[in-house]
Formats: sequence, structure tokens, C-alpha cells
Amino acid sequence: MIKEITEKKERLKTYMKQKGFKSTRQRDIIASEFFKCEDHITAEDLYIKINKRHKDIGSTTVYRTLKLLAESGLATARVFADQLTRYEPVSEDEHHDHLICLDCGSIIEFEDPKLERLQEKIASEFGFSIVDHNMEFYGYCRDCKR
Amino acid sequence: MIKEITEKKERLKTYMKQKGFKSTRQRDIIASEFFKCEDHITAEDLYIKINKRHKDIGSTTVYRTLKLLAESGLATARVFADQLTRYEPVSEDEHHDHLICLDCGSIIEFEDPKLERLQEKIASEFGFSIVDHNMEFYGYCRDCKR
DNA sequence: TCTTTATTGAAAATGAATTTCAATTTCCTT
DNA sequence: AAGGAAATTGAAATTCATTTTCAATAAAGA
Ligand SMILES: [Mn+2]
Ligand SMILES: [Mn+2]
Ligand SMILES: [Zn+2]
Ligand SMILES: [Zn+2]
Repeated sequence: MIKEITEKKERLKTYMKQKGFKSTRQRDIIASEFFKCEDHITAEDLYIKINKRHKDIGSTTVYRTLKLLAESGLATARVFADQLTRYEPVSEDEHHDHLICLDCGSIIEFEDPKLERLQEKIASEFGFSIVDHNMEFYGYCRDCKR
Repeated sequence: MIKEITEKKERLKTYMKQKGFKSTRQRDIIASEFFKCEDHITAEDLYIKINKRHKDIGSTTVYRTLKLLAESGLATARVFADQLTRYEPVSEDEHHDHLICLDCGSIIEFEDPKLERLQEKIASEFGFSIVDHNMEFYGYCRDCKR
């Protein structure tokens, strides 16, 4: 197990203790599996992965644990055009947005300070203060466009 | 009835004829009500409005008609953070994005060519060609922030 | 008017996500 | 180590928006 994962699991443990939540075998397995799998996974897909080795862990618990991870700040929930809730590990509090390929489904992450600044500027013109935003581009990735 | 609405209903009729769809009393009433009501309405809310005067029109038909309007290009479907599908009339093919107040729920529309250009630039850096995008800001409007 | 075909509304189905609940587990406190 | 309060679990039930099904009805073209 990679150091980074151990670290995240430690943070989860701390969060749970602080909240009076209990550490369980299920949460441990689900969190580990989540941290080492690809980004933007749905609860259902993570459940399918976990269910191969752990027949006794129910999908309800996977849903619940992903929610817990999001609350603890270790994961972020996102909803793209297919309307499914997807989770990704939080990468050192660095914000990013997404390019989503309509053909192969691949997701490219990017981060652009200029864009963020422009957003702030636009919002301020309306006297609006941004708490959060949601931005995705849909189209075709390099490989999928001809 | 305003001229603009009559015009839109004419366009709908043309679209339906071209597709072999039939003009019905229900579609006429639903489209009229939709075109004259506030933007970003859900099927359910439009149904509630219509149901006051037209007890015989079912919600299923409202769902279906809004979908038809979107297909015909007269409406756009949008999904914001509450995960409900909302519809708004298409305004002379002018694209816009949204500022959504987390307190009062008001929605401010804006349009910024600079932002659009920046988006294209970012996408092209990844060899990605944008077909569509989705961008909303969540926060507090002028009235709701203190 | 006749006839084909689309449309309608009610009810049932869908599917992701949440809730319920009895049984089990965790983790304090003795 | 044992006891016990409180949280957690998995299965099943429930929710809620939306879609599908289907028999009855309505539209439109001949
Ligand atoms: Mn991401
Ligand atoms: Mn709008
Ligand atoms: Zn692709
Ligand atoms: Zn407000």
C-alpha cells in the first residue's frame, strides 16, 4: 500500500474519531479501494469492484462510505451529463475542471488560474460572490476526433 | 398573446409537420404556458401551473412536450445542482451561462465572449474540440450576501 | 367519412440514491 | 476481560423524477 493512501486513511480515521464515528472493516476496505482506483467512479462501479473480493459488503455501505469521504473532505462528489454521482479523491486542495469526451468517455482534468480570475470578475460585475462552481466541456478528445 | 409567442408556436407547428407529429390541444396549451412563464422551470412546476386551468392534461404529457420543445430547438434543458431537469426558451441562439444564488435561488444569466474564447483556448491545448459546455456558479447574489 | 397513425392519461416501471430496521459490531467504561 | 450504550451494517423497502406501457382517443390526409 502506497504511503499516500495510508496517509489518507489516517486522516479519515482522525475525522471519524472527531465526529464520534466508528472505524469498521467495511469502511477500511471501501476507502482503500476508492483511493487506489481511477477517478470519477460511481458508487455502483466501486461496489462492483469491491464485491468481487468482498461478497459480504453491501452496496448501501459503499454509497454511505463515499458520502462520508466527501463530508470528511477526502473526496469530491461530481455530477456530469449522465446524471450519476461520481467521486474523486481530493488532490491537495487543488481545484480543477473537466474536459469530457463524448465518444470514449475519457476525462481530462485541467486547471487555469486565468479562467478562475475571469470567473470572479464576471461574478463581481453582478455583485455575486462565488462559493463554488461547476464547469465541464463536452466534446471530442484528440484521439476521438478525426 | 404576444407576437413572439405566436411566432414560436408557428415554428413548433412547422417542426411537428416536418417530423410527422400531430398538433394537439395539449401541446398547444403546454407550449403557450411554457413560453409565457419564467425561465428554468421544471416539468413538474409547469404541470402544476397548467393543472389549475386544465385538469384534463396529465403530467406525462407535460414531460413529453417539454422534451419535444427541446428536440425542436425551441427550448433548452438544463440541470443545476438540485438535479432536476429545467427548461428555458431558447433566446435567439445566444448562448449564456448562469449564476445561481444558494440562498434565494434566483438565477442570473450572463454571456461573456472573453470567457468563451478562453475556454476554446484551453480545450485546444489538449487537442480537444468542444461541442458543448456546462458552467454554473453557485454563491450569493447581491441581495442575499450581507 | 374512413383509416391509418400518433397521442393521450393512468398506472406501472425504472433506476439511482436514501431510509428503515433488526442484528451485529465498535469502543468506551468498569 | 466483560458489559453496555451507541453506531453500523445489509437487505429490503421507499423515494422521487422521469420514462414506459397500453388501451382508448384524436388528428390528418385520402
Ligand atoms: Mn476530476
Ligand atoms: Mn438560462
Ligand atoms: Zn475520446
Ligand atoms: Zn439570492
